[in-house]
Amino acid sequence: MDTSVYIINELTQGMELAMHLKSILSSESSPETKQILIQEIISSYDRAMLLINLGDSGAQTATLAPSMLSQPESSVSIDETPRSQDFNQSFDNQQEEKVFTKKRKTMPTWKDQIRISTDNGLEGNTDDGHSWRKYGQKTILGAKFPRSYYRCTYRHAQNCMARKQVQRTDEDPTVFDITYRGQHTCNPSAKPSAQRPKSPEKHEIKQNNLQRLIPPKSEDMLANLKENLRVNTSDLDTTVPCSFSFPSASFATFENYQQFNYLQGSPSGSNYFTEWGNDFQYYDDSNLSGMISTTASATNSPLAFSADPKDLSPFNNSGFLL
DNA sequence: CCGATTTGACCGGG
DNA sequence: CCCGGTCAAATCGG
Repeated sequence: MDTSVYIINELTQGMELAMHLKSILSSESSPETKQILIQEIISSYDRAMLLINLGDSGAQTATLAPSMLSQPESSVSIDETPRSQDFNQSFDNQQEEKVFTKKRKTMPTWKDQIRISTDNGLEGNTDDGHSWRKYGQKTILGAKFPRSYYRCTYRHAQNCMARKQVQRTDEDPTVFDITYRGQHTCNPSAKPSAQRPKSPEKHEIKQNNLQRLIPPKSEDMLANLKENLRVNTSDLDTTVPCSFSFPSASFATFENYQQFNYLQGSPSGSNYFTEWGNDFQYYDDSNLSGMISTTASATNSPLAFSADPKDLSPFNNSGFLL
């Protein structure tokens, strides 16, 4: 069987994801959203590379449902062609940064909302790699389920003001709406596994008062994102309503794949999951400052959803199941 | 014992 | 005053 189709598929998807990323890079979309996109891109290319490596020796590839690799086009349904305006205006990243950093008001007003569904209704899947500490819970007007409030664990230690709130959806109790607010400024100081030590990395960033606390640094959340999640995100606001899917299946399917993935990840020095150090500033373009929201649906066990009826949730825009 | 969660109080905006 | 968000004391639990 020719894996080339899949490879092309993956590469194409990677391209489209990259385009989307580019289009929102300068927006006030949350770092989480961007991270997810990046992770998605990486995953696509990882899969493509894996496929190439496997070559056509792939008696092995036969074992996995082909559909798991190829996301039915829907996955990257950037239906409405990426509005060129967005793209054009976003190039030349260096420059535009000034524009944004110019004025900084208070806290960034943006909110990024993602929607996550878990196959088992557990909340564990909603972990995004940051450590959160719950500080409140409230019942909301018309909602069946209460809303929980979390803040970054290192709020005091590192003055990280990131928060998030999680709320179970009325319709489908396995689906959570997660809204992120604020920016992670915390530094993953303790990084156990390998990870280039980096020489003079200051954990304490006091002097930054002048500028602002910017140095967000690499998130290790990606490690967690590795969980087999299928995520459909769509930007509602001004940005392109693009939906894409998460790697899901392929991970769980090959063990080798994981190895492949991890090997690439840490030791080789190839900064796979490191760095993309755009420091996201506090953009505050009051005009644009509307809320960008992202809707994502994730399923943990790729194998499960074939049998799972609730796949019909509204935003399961695609019959992405097999 | 210490850090995380729970849960009602508190507070500010509409 | 209502509602949503946050604080903080009590409680949990490893």
